[in-house]
Amino acid sequence: MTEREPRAARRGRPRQAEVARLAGVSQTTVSLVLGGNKQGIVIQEATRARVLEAARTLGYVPDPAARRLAAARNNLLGVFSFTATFPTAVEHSYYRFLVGVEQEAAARGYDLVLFTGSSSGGAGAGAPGALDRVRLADGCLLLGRHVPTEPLRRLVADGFPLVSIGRREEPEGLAWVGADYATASAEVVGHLAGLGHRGVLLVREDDDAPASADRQRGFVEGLAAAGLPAPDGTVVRTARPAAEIDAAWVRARYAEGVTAFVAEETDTGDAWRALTSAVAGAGLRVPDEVSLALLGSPSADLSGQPEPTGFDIPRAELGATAVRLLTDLLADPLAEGERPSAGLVSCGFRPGVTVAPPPRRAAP
Amino acid sequence: MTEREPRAARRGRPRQAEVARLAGVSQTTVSLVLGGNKQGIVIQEATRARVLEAARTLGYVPDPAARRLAAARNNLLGVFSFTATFPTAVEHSYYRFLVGVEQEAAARGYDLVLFTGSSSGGAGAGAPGALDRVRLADGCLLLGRHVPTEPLRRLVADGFPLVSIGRREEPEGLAWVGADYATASAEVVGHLAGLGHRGVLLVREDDDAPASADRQRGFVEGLAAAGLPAPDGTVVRTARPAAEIDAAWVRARYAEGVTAFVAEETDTGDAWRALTSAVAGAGLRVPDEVSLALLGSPSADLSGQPEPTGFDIPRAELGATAVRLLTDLLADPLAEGERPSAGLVSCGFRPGVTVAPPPRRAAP
DNA sequence: CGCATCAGCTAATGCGTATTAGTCGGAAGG
DNA sequence: CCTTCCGACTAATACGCATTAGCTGATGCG
Repeated sequence: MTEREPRAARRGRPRQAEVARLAGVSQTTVSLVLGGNKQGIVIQEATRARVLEAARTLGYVPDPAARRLAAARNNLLGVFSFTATFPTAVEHSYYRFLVGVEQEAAARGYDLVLFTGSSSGGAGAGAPGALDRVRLADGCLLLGRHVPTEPLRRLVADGFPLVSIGRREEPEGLAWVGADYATASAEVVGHLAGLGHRGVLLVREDDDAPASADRQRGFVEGLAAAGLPAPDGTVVRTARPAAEIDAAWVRARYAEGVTAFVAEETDTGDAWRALTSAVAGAGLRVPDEVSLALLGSPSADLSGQPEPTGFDIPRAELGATAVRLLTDLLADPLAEGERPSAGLVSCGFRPGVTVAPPPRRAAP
Repeated sequence: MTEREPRAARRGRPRQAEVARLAGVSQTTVSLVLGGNKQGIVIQEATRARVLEAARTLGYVPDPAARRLAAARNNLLGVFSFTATFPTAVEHSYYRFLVGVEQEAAARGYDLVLFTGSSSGGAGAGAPGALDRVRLADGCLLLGRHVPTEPLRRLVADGFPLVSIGRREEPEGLAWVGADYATASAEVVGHLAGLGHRGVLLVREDDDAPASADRQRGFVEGLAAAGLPAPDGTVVRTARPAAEIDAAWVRARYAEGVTAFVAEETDTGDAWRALTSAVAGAGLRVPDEVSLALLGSPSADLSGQPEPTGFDIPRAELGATAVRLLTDLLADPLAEGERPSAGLVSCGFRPGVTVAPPPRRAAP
C-alpha cells in the first residue's frame, strides 16, 4: 500500500499543525495567536505576524467541532425550527424573523447554522436527539409553534444557551423574546377612544395561544384606561367567524352604539375577513360610518385591500433582539438557578385607513 | 480550593464512559451499541441490552461535536451568498433556491451554515479570507450572479467541494447547476413564431452573466430554428433600459414590422418594466397589437400585472439539485484533475397572457 | 557570581466519540 | 495435543483544538 496519509487525504482544509509548520512554530503558538489567548501569554509581534501570514496563505479556518469539543467558542449560532425554515408557502412568516436574525448575527460576527427539525428523513424528523444537534453551536434560537418540551427541558437543564422567538411558557427557565401584543392592542383601543368612539368591540377566534390572550388583555386594559365601558359581549369569541359575524349581527351592534370593531390577527385571518365582509354586507361605509382595526399585520392575500389600522409585529426586530439576548447569554451565562431574562418588543402602530372619528348621530 | 472536577463541571450530561461503567463494559462497546457500528462487530444480545438500559437510565445523549470531530465531517453544508445581505426575504429571488436547498439538505441529514459576503465573522464583504470561512462546512453552495473569481479559484484548487447555483464558467473546475435558459428561450421564440410572428426582438441588459448570454444564444437559435431572420438590431443591449426603450422606439420598431418583444429577466427587472411601459406609452395594446414575452419569472413587485408569457426558472428544484450534486461530491471526491459534473435543469414554459397572434396588417 | 525572574515558546494533555488493532477463552481441525 | 479460527470484547489511538505545565536563554539583583 501507499504511504498512509493522515486519514481522510488532506482535502484542503488546513489544520493548525500545518499553519504551524509553515510558520515555523508549534501548534500551540498557532492556537495562541489565532484563538482567543485568554491566558494573556505574550507572543512576539514578529512571530504573531508570521503565524497570521501563514494562516492566510493556507486559508485556515478553525474546525467548529474541535473548537467546541475543546470547550471553546464557535462563533456559530444555531437556529432550530420545528418546521422548514424556508417555507414553501410564502404566507408562512418565519423567514421574516430570519432576516433580523441574519443581520444581527452578521453584525456580531456570528455565522448561522440552520437546524431543521421537521421534514422527513435524515437527521431531521422527530428523531430523538434531533434537537441535540444544536449543541454544535454556541447557542441556539428556537423558532416555531409546536415544540417538543421534553428534549428542550434537557438542554435548558444543562445550561445550554437558548432563546425562543415567541413567548413560551413551557420549559421552565427558557429565555424568550416576544411581541408586546398587550400594549399594542391597548394603544389601538386608545387611538379609537381618542377619536371619540365609545362603543368598541373585539372579535377573536377560539384559540388559546398566548398571543391571543395577550391581545384580549391589552384590549380590555385599553378600554379601562380610556374610561370606556366593557359590558358583556365586548369580546366576541367565535370558532367560526364567517358564520357568526354577518351583516345582521353588525347592524345590531351598530344600532346598540358600537362604532368600532377590532379583530385579532391569526394564521387564517378569518376574523378580519369576516368582519370586513359583514360590514360591507350591512351597507356601512368604512371608515365614515364604522371604524375597523386589526390587531396585527394583514395577511398577504389581503394586499389589495385598503390598509387596516392596527399594529405591525416587528418580526425582523424580534429576530435581532433574540440574537442580542442570546449573545448576552453567551457572554455571561446564567448562574445556577438564575431566571433568564425575557424581552418584549413593542409593535409599531399602523395608521392605516380604516379608522376615523365616529359618525355624529343621535345618542342611542 | 475544591476538588477539581473534570473541567466544565459535569453538567449532568453523562458520557459513554459513564454508561460503560454502569453497564460493566468498555467505552468502545458503548460506542458500538449506541453508535452506528458500521463495522458489523458482533455484540451479544444480553450485553447490548445492558448497555441500552444503562444509557436510558443515565439519559445519555451523544455529543455532536465529539461525534463530528471523530468522524472528520461536520454534516454541514455552507451556503454562501454574494449579496449584501443574505437573501432571507421572500421578495428576493434567491429565496426560492433556499427552499429547495433546505429541503434536500434536511432529507440528506445535513445542516446548513449561512454565509454572507458581508457577514463572515466580521471580516467584511470583499475582505480577503471572507470566503475562506466556508471551509468550516463540509462543502458549500454558491449563490449570486457576480462572484469574485480569485478567492474561489483557491478553494477549487484545494479540492474543496463547491457547487455554484447558476452556471459559472470562471473558476475552471467549479461544479454548477443551472437552468437551461437557452432551450427555454428558444422555446419561447418558437412559440411566437408558431403564432405567426415574423419580427421578434430581444431586449437585454448590459451584463455579461452567463445567464444573459445563454438566453441570447437560445433566442438566436430559436429564430434560426423557426427560419426567422435576425437582422442587426434584433438583440438590443442597453445599460439603461428605462431611458433607451421608450414609446418612440417601440413605435419605430413596430413600424418596421416587429410584432413581438422579448425581455430578459434580471435582478432588477428593468428591461421588462421599460418594455411594458414603453409599449403602453406607444398606445399599443398587449397582446392584440404586440406580444411581449419575458425570459424568466416576473419579479414580485409586478404581481399585480397581467402574467407575462415566458418561462419559469425551477428555483427550488435547482437548489435541491445543487445539494444532490454537492453531497455526491462529498461522498466521492473528484480525483486529481477530474472534471466536475454540471447539471442543467429545464425551465417550464409559462403560457401567460401577453402573447397572441400578430395583428393582420399590410406587409411593411 | 549565583540564583530568582521573566519573556517567549513548546510538549503534553484533555475534550467525547469512532475506529483500529489487538486480547482471550474456547471450539474446530489436523 | 497443538495450531487456527472465531466470537465477543477491550485497549489504544486519532480527530483538531485549547489549555496547562514546563523549558530555555536572557536579564536583574544582591
